[in-house]
Parts: sequence; structure tokens; C-alpha cells
Amino acid sequence: MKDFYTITELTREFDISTRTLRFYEDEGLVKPVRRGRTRLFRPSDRVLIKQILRGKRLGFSIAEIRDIIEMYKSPPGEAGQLNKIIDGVESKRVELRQKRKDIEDTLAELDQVEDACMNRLAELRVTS
Amino acid sequence: MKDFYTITELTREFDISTRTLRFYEDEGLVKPVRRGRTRLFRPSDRVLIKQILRGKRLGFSIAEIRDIIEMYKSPPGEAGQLNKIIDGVESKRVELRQKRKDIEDTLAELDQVEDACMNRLAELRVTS
DNA sequence: AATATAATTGACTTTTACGTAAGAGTTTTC
DNA sequence: GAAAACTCTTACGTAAAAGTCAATTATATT
Repeated sequence: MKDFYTITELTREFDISTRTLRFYEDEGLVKPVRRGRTRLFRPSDRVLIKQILRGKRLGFSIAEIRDIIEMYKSPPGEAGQLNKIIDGVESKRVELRQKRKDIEDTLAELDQVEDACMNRLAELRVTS
Repeated sequence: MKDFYTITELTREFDISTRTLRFYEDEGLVKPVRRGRTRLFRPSDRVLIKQILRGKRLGFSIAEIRDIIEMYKSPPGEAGQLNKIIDGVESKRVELRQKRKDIEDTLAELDQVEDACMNRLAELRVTS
């Protein structure tokens, strides 16, 4: 595994712009180290980028993605803090399960659309 | 089932604003009939609103939601048209399956977070 | 009839998540 | 060593999806 990635390497790998990566840094989602002014992204940043993009695909805002990523980093803390995280995890889970149900429902409806199209096509072949 | 719903009834049911419903009308997603100037939404509009909100939860843009909804309405058409719809359905399916995988991955990671928190809490109880 | 309550259109504003352009420095490649 | 490629910061611009406000107009209630 590489020690560092340049910004352009990552823009190519993930098909995003430099602006986007700098924006994510401004938002505190990634923290590349610097050699002079130049950003050097570590493997851990690369993982974070994957998580960010996954969150985006699911329609989460940057703020929500930040919340999720914060959970991942949390462990050491006192009981109250830990319980808050557990609550946060549970509420994200509820949200994700809803999204999953939404997906299943949509997939089922798309199946119906396809069936209707296939039937219509079959009819066309017979009728013609 | 009611014949019509007023805009306020629907804003209450779905917890959205009148502005949002008018915006959806401007975007051609719903087509309430009018009594004078007042909008009257039919049960079919209500179903459309559910589909729109479901699409939003999944992170689809209004344009994408419109595309999906168009598929639902499509059946009668000639072969070329029908095949295009089938292609559209298939590509949406690919996208939805990706989202579903993203959800599973995120859920698994959240499980890990919870486990870590629980372990830490157990340690705290022993250590103290 | 008077007063809420609900509805309308239109226009301007806001937030999010970047895009884009300017101007300058650095590193690579030929 | 000059051009090409890459990087930086700063700053203004933009598209999407509403929010908000104003000025009217209906409808309903008391």
C-alpha cells in the first residue's frame, strides 16, 4: 500500500475534482498532511473518501456524512459519551433500514414496469 | 378513499410545505385539478407524492424522480419505445442495487461501532 | 357583515455542494 | 531551459430545492 496519494491521483481514482477534495478538507472530512503547501493524502484519507462517496450515493448531506464518520472514530470516551454514540448509531440504523425498504419497494415496482413492457412487446409480436 | 385532498391536508400528512407541493406541480410531478384557482389533489396525486418522497429519501434528484415516475406510466407504446423503457428500468436497478450494497456496508460498520462502544462500556464497569 | 382561516401568485432569498476562473508557485518532461 | 503538468489560494458564480415574504382573493365561521 502506498504511503501517500497526490490530489490528482485521487481525483482520477474516484472521478471527482480537486475542488471537491479541497472542499472536503475545508469541511473537515479529510486531513491530508502537507509537504510545503502541497497536500499529501494518506491511505486513511482514501478510506474516508470512499465513505464520503458512499454516503453521497445514499443521499446523505455533508453534515450527515460528517456525523457518521465521527461515529467511526469515537471509541475512547466516558459512559455518557459512549451511550450518545450508541443512540446515534441506532437512529442511523433506523434511517438506513427505511432507505433499504424504499429500495425494495422501488425495485418491486420496476419489476412490474418491466413485466408490463414485456407483455406489451409479446402482444405486439402476436398482433403484427 | 377520499375523492380529493386540499393542499393543507397533504402538507400535514407528509410534513412538507405548500411551497414544496407547488414546486412539484411546477416540475410536472403532480397535476392537481382546480376548483376555481384552488388546487384539489386526487388519490393518484397522493400516490405520486409518496413516490416523490421515497425518491428523495434515496437521494434522487427531481429530474431522476421524474424519470422513474415516467417509467411507471409508460406501457402503451411501440417496440423501440418499450425497449428503451426496459433499458431504463435495468439501469435504475443497477443503481438501486449499488445503494442497497452501500446500505449493507454502512450497517455493518455501524454494528462494529456499537460493539466497540459496548466493549468499552463493559471495561469501564469493570475498571471502576 | 366581520373576522379568521386558507388559498393563490410572484418575487426574492437561502443553503448545499461544488464549478470556474485568476494569478502564482513548483515539479516533470522533452 | 522551456513547455507542460500539477499545485496552491482566493473569490465569485451557479444549479437544485425549497424557504420566506408580500399582496390578493376565497371560504368558513361566528
